[in-house]
Amino acid sequence: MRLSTKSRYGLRALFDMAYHAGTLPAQIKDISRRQNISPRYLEQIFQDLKRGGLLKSRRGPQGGYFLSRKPNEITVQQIIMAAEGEMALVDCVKSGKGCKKECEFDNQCVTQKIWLEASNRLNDYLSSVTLKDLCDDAKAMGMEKELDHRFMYFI
Amino acid sequence: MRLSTKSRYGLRALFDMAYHAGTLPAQIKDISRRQNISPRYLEQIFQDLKRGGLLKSRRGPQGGYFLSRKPNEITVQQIIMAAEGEMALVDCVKSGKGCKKECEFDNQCVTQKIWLEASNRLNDYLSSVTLKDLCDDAKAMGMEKELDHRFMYFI
DNA sequence: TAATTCTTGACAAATAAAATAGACTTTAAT
DNA sequence: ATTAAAGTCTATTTTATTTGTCAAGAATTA
Repeated sequence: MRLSTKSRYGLRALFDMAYHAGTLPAQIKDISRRQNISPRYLEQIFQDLKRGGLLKSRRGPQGGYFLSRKPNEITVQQIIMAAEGEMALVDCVKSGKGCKKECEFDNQCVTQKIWLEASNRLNDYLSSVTLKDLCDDAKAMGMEKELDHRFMYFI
Repeated sequence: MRLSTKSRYGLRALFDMAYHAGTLPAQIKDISRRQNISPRYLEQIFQDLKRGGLLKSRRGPQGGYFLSRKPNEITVQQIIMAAEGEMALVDCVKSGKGCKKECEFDNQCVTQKIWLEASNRLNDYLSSVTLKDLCDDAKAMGMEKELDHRFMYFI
């Protein structure tokens, strides 16, 4: 039972954006450098997060990505959902019941109830944590903020 | 974030054993037939569960497997632990910190705390459910018990 | 128009999950 | 003792998923 790197990288990247947010959109190359994630791969993840409504983007010079809501309105659960596709411990408790691999014991299975309850509890917790919480934590533990290099020249 | 089939099959199989328990050891072929799991694959899973201390076995004719503790003393968490090897949402919160893929941000990472707390909550719940609870559920929903075919001839 | 940045879809390598197979050992019953 | 019915051990194979790379394209700003 492991979370894929898409979720882990996705959360790290969005936290990074929230923590280092400036007036200009954040660029892949900066985020990937700070978080040590392959820029090409991060692009892909950001497309998923865009489709999930968490990110918006602007092309062209000085373009980049920005959060589509305030950090305290973006939960970890939403990020995982967008990155992972769906968040279920086992297939048989997926919400969109159009899942192909339906188990032949569906709905008359005592183990299904366990997986469902476990998934719910997990989701409850992950829904209770927002990007703002992470930023507060980071600040509390004294994590440095990097200045936007695009401003460096004017100092 | 999915649980592997080893855990799902493992739980189903152990529940099956607890629910249909008789005086003789339960045999792979019966469990696999009732639960529709490949017998050869179930053998493998049972080896893991044996190593995890949940099962014991007797060889030879009329041999088979039996639970090494009472159903109310076997938790779902223990089963997953034995089947899955280790139960962690992400590598960086594994207990046996000898994990190779240590993240370079270890211990100074705000996302790590989230994964750790989520793993803990999940484990807390799964540790609170035992095989006996599953049997009670099954009984309550009227699931049929199969008679042991090895007794059939004497009826 | 030129440079920069995101967009899209295809592709490939690596890893892990799932299942199958065969030779072997132990045990109970006869 | 012999035999047949179990479990045991270790490979191997197959399949699916994850992870990551690449290249051509489209939008935007300066």
